[in-house]
Amino acid sequence: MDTDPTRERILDAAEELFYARGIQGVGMDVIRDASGVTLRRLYQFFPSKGDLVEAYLARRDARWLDSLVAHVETSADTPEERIPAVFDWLESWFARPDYRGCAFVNSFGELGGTSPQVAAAARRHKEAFHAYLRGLATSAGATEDVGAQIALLAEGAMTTAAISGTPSASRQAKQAARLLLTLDTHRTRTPTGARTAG
Amino acid sequence: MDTDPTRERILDAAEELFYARGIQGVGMDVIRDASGVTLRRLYQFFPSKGDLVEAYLARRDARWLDSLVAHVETSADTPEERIPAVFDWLESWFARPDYRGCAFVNSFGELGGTSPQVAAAARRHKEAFHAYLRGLATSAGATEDVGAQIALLAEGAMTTAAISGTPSASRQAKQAARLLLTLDTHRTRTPTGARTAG
DNA sequence: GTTCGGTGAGAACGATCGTTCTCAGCGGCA
DNA sequence: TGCCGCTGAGAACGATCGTTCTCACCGAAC
Repeated sequence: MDTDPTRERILDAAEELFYARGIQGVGMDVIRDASGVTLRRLYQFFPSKGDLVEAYLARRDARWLDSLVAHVETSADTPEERIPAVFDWLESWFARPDYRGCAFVNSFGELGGTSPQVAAAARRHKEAFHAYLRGLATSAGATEDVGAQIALLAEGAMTTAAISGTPSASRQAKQAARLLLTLDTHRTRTPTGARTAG
Repeated sequence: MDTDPTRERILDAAEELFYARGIQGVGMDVIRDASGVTLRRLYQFFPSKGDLVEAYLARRDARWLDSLVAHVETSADTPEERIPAVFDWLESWFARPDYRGCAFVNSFGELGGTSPQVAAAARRHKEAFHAYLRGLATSAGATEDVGAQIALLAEGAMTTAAISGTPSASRQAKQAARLLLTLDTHRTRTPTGARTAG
């Protein structure tokens, strides 16, 4: 089985602490205290802190994307509503009191320069997220480029909401995304000349 | 005088190292070796590592914004050209081999959860950058909201370029920004109904 | 010439942290 | 009963790191 309960308890504690205080700001003894798992068993599941960090990022990657996709699929009935639904999901995330930005951006900023594993995990996560948005864009009738632009809006909203401490960036990003999407979706019907490439 | 040469040498070494490896990934002895300044004199200028970090962020904030403004003012002749010029400047930054994202986003991700000083420095820097973009937008005839949306594109481009390792995000962001800007600038002349609020 | 404040070089100190070891206890099993 | 493997609790080890101290040295002031 893939989900040993003690392993999950360790990862639960590690995720909360790493996300809140940064990876280097959390010692293994703190994870021991928070999880209630003894240091010996902790090292049985994760032979080094680096392994625990990789598992933390892997699980968060899967859960984060799954949660986003689940929200989009249950709350949006038409392809045109899916991208706005992404920003609604982001907004509810930003409003959480413990929100502190994207865990992968934070990990990359902290360790991406020295740990190829962390840098690769961030790259994979972002590539999956952006590919999902590009797919939503094309399924709504827009180009992949518009999907990439909407991904930039989502990324910017995540960091801006984190640093500013307010969730308002999601509304601005949602408005801009909707505009880019509808303009591109209708580009064959209403050629205004506004979408010339730079 | 504000620019003691040894102080600058210390900050030069600290900036390069902190940016490349993260703040906690660089010990004071490494900064001593890189700057050629002895540990004793280092602590005379900066009584603690926290003070050095604050000075690093303060100087980078000022220089970064000054460099951006200088590029925009010298390369753009009309208000409409200023926001595209911002993304040209970003692109040349992204193309540098040592590019590793925004130093303030990285510092916030690493220490924002435990250091109020670092969190406040990141907030001030981002607020100044976004206010500058909002000013560019309004001086080009658009609304402040469009300026805020363009700021999100710029933020997203910074992190995407860093994590993906390619500078292509700046082109996508520039295209989207130009579109948002021209649409909003011409909104009184060409009312298409596309800019209804979400 | 002597004193004195400041210097460079580096050792040293104290705390933290990742990791491993010790040791007593306990359940399973012949 | 006696052995064995695993456990929890925590001490211990070794490395790193921020910070301070030692000590010999030098230039300037009297």
